[in-house]
Amino acid sequence: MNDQTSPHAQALREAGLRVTQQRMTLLSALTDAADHPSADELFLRVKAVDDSLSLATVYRTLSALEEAGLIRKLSFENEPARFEITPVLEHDHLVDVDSGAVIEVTNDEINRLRAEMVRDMGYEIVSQHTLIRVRKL
Amino acid sequence: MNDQTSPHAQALREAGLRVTQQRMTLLSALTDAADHPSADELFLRVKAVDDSLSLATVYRTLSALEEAGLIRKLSFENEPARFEITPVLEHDHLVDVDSGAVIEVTNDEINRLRAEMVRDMGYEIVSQHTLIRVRKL
DNA sequence: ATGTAAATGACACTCATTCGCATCTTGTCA
DNA sequence: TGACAAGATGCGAATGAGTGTCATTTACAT
Repeated sequence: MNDQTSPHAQALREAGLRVTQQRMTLLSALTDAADHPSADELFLRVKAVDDSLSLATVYRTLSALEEAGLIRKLSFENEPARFEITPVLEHDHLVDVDSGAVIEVTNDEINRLRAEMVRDMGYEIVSQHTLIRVRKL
Repeated sequence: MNDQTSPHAQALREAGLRVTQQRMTLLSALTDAADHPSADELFLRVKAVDDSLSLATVYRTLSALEEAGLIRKLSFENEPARFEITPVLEHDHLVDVDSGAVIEVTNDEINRLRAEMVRDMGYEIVSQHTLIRVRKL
């Protein structure tokens, strides 16, 4: 499987985006990430692969990928935005205020109730995110 | 009722904060606000009352008030933080992506499920906020 | 009324993110 | 396959929200 037929390349094309080395590198870095990296962290990881890749391109690419729905931008409080590959299963995030750890949580019942509530109000959900700041009991 | 016995002054004192003219002005501005103003918007409104009040003080006061739990800071995506008087009833926000309108929503069932889920995971909620970007059907 | 710790105003500064523009690439079509 | 136009990139400057510094002022305990 070469670059042109890889899932990432296909995803980019389907989104109407050109397949560039930089975008492939970024997508790989995000796919490989077990955490939720910020643009800056991503820049560092990506530089290890392609030293010439610029921070501006990281930002531009992240915006493009987000617009295309391939990735999701998470706005946490008082810190730079973080990113993740668009999850198959809708999930929210707990942030441990003491350790800073981010925990993904899924609750189908809540998702169902939320979708229902929004529909009853005459809207459709474009995107959603719940951020719960927590402390260990 | 003078400044010293007003509810705002009492709230400040209970929070261990000094009662200053600036803080009183800010609290009034936020109480009177029907919307969710940003620091900058608040600065403009507050300047109309006290022209000498500085933007730095607006930020510092908002931080202090938030820490004291008197107000809540809302982190929307791609825009400056917004603030509201801490609501008696926990609520989330829908943002109409087309009009930009912010709609407050309360769903006791969701709040209950969420609190339960977090507790089951061994945490307590420090704060929480759900942001749902929506479009009219 | 006075002393002192806290709050304020002014403004310099940081840091995340975006812009402008010259250069390089991709995808397309002859 | 080669050339072209639209789009993407790199670089560095610019922007904008929010914070730090410090001299001055103010709240409030005594």
